[in-house]
Amino acid sequence: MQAELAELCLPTQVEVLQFLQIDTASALLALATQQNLAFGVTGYNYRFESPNRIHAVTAPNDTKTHATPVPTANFLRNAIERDLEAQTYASRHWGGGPGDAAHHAAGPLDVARIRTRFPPEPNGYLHIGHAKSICLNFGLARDYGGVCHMRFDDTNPEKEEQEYVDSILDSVRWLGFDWVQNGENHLFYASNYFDLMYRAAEALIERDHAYIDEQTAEAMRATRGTLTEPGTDSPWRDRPVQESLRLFREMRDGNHAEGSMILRAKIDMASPNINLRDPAIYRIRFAEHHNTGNTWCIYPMYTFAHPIEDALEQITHSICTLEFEDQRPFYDWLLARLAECGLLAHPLPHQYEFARLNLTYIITSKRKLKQLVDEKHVDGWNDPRMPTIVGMRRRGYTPESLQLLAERTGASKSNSWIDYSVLEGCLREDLEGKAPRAMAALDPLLLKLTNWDEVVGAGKVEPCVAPAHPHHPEFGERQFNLTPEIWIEREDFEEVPPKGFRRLFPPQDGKPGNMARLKYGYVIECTGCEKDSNGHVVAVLARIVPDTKSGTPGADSVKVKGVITWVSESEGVAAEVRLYDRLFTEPQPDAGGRDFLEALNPNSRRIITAWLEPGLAAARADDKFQFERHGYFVADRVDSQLGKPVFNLAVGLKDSWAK
RNA sequence: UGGGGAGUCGCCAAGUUGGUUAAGGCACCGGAUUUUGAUUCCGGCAUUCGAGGGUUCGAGUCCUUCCUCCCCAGCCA
Repeated sequence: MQAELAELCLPTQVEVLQFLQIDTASALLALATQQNLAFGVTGYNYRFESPNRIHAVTAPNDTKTHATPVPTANFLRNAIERDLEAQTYASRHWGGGPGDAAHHAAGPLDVARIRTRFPPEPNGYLHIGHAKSICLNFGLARDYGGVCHMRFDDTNPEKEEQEYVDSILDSVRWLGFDWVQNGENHLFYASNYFDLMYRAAEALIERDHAYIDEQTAEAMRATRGTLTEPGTDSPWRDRPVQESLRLFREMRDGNHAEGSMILRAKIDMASPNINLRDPAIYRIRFAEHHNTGNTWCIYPMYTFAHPIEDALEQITHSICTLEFEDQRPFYDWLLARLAECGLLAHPLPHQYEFARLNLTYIITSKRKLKQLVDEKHVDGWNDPRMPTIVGMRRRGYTPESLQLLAERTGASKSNSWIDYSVLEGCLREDLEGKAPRAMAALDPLLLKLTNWDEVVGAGKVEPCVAPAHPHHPEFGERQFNLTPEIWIEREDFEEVPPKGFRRLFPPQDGKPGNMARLKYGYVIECTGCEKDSNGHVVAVLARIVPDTKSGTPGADSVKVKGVITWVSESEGVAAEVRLYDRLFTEPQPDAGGRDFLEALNPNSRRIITAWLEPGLAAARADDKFQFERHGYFVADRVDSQLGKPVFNLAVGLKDSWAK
């Protein structure tokens, strides 16, 4: 097989990574025809990455056949590929679930080539930044034959709630990822490791790597030193091991008050890395935990807990954001020591840090997002203007569009700002090929066809058919009637047309009025307009050009540049449409000490009543359409009802006319 | 002024151990097609890699000096 591939792919030799049950014939065919693109084979998708690299890219039950671009290399992929080649993690065993060294040693070799994890703290709703992390972690596991764990980092009982757990799980699933892999459920909670973490803490104390400090928080801060000055040792630093052990157990047993003492790692108070100046690792908190209830009154700190969580779960590549870079030395210090004790198995996980996603015109600070909700600047966490996953979902964003954004923005270590328009472009790209089309008049202006009786016949209507999608005949057709009075877009008529205007305008300077096509209907010629007493245009007048009906022979005999969309006045559906714009007027709403509320866009939502093509009355919640010449709209998942639709603008179409 | 990171086209981002023409995407600009000024399709788009020195036959890749930006002093994560 390898040889066959090599022959067909001419350039150089071929190496098949992830050698799954490939359908040889199909694979060869695809390889020959779709170089540099992914190709689908029944049951599997494979990606032809370069002349010498093939990757499986989807799970076995995805039978779709479609081309997807190859993701570019990045430092994470490089690290994984290096590790795979060096077989760094090939000897790992998997005990069927998280556990210590002995637990895993008793299990078989791990079938997962790598293990990654998405570890949110359940203290709020997920936002677009989390989406990128989810795509990265689950995506890498998928691409390299690994498994990604869904793990709640719930080590601080005071901030965490079940409501958030549920919402997070829902969002990850919606994004298209599954933590059930290889027939195992990889949904984990850090709080389920409290026993193991406690054991690890005692082991550290026994080896004199940790001690109980009775200084106050203020005193600890004062003795930590500064960025340029070393800290000073705590007076409790050299207390006997047995005494620390006794006090730690008393802490666990609830014999000491919150804040009265704390467990600290014993490293180096003079370290230039402040994170190594005897970091606090276990604190007293008499708080009820959403998962463990009142079982514990001491809780591990992130610094201490996270490396252990990774190790217990046999994570190979622990991916986090840049601000944790300084923690990595402690991560490695802790794991090395715990492995020495025999608690953790080699090889140990390794932490990698990437730059978080920064998008202009949005904020992701949990505190500020909450403020927007609490002060009712938005309607809630799922307001379509919110950058939360629930909000974007309601806005009309698709999982694929968010995945596309993650791919497009890549993964690197340099801080960057991605313009909001890139996000919008991703949605457009996804919806373009899959949203059925429909016509709508958002800012309706009446148009009267003055020669209707002569051309069509008095009292008659003109049936029209249109494809649901111009490039996908298989989407079917839609039908509606053209009637003597219709709604057109107000901006499609100009009494005095700007240069290059292709739509409707009345006779000018002795020249006849302009002609344009009513999409799927007739070509019409503008003859004038009607005005009210204030001089406002209340109706446009036009005559039908006979024998130009779309779909009839000779319909194109009259050439026109403009095509306008319309809705029948008598048969259209009036519906609430919410036109959303970015929530802020500044690219970086909270930059430079500005109060971000001052940058709120007062026009971030405009609610209008629009006229829609009759068929849209049948829209179901979450259905997405392209309103031709306007943009992509979604039936609101909360307020839209069958027969009484409510639409949200997800994103407008690109407009190179740009008025 | 300690430590840790980062600086390659307007925005992202590839660039193995230095090797000759600096990937790709988005955006943008042309042109073609189009009953969406959309889509699609073709073509264009870095003599230059934060700046200056140096090593070398050859440097984005090595050495050196400098500049700019980000992160760290929670009993948060």
